Amino acid sequence: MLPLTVEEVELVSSKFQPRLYRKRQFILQEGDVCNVFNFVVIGCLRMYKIDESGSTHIIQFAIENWWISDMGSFYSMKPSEMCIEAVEDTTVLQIKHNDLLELYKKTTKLDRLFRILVEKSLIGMQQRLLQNLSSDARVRYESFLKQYSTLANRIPNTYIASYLGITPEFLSKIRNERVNRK
Amino acid sequence: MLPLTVEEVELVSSKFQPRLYRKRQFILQEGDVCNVFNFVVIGCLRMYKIDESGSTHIIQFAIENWWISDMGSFYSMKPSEMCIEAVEDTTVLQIKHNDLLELYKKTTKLDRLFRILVEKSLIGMQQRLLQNLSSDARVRYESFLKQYSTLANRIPNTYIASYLGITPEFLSKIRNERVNRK
DNA sequence: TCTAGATTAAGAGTATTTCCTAAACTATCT
DNA sequence: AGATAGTTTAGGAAATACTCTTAATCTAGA
Repeated sequence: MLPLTVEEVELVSSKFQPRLYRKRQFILQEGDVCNVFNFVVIGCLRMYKIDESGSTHIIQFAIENWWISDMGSFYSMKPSEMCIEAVEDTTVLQIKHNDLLELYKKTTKLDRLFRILVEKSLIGMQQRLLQNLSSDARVRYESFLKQYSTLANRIPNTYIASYLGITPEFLSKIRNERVNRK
Repeated sequence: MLPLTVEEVELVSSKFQPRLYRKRQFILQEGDVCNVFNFVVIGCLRMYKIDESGSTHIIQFAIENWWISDMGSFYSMKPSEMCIEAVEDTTVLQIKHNDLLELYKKTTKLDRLFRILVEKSLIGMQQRLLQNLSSDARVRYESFLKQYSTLANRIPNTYIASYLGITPEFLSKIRNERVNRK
């Protein structure tokens, strides 16, 4: 969630391991500990949870220059309830939990970098929560289009529906209404 | 959101200004810039937004040892869309935006402290979002009771309803059902 | 003690959303 | 190139979760 400057990308690149995930490969599976922090170089990931009734809920997409990990699992080292999956072929830079703790000890910059990064994530998450509390699916879809304008045409609508918390059929209705309105 | 150790509380106390807010006083009003970061020593605050249709949505309560501020406004120095208000007489420790930036320059500890603090906030916020995406009001109320067990009897039900995103009348129905079920 | 706000109650109503079925389209795999 | 599986659109019926309204009771603050 933090667009890095060129210098920062270089610092990060030197410490982090690059890795390619093919479409539909898992970066994290439910039940595993999330022991890496991921920075998306190119591509797109989605983080989601499958609830008791079997429906999936996408918490977050991560596209170019965004960070993603299940922070709950990453810091507690407990098994995650989430999955992180490649929506497209995706190149990430990864750092292992222990290595990150090492870096924290060595360089102030990283502590600061990650503080700012997490702050921005939190701000975004708060906005999203507010949206969900106060708006119906139509309004939420409009905001999604604004926030993820580049993404809307790259991913299946089923994912967007799952992000918005509605069925794909209902999203289709909303889209239809939108077109007719204009 | 970060329970501090005794030493950390002392460090923080020496740098932060204490301030008492009486019940219903505002720490932050809509339209003002959120230029302090607040740590609740005793009492309870609520942060909320009033939407276009006039209903209020409580994003977060902050009780003893929790942190609260509108981070979006705090870091951008732009006017906030939120209010932060004392639910009870509340003592907070406050640090001004500039002073915090100063501290960040001087002590690594604070950078780290706030990184961890914000991480925990983010984890909590994510859980809440997940709740809202996947559960109806009944389930959300049960989780509220678990997470804020000490709070449930301290604050009016209207606030709880506003936190859950439902009308007070409907919360009353849920409560009634609960009692009859047992 | 008075008043305003909070809570409970109960019934009718609504709207958002799901569910189901089905057809058309798209992408992927062999 | 053809088969297969997944995606999107469509439409109508149905459910459910929740609101709105009214009203009576209770509670806390001035």
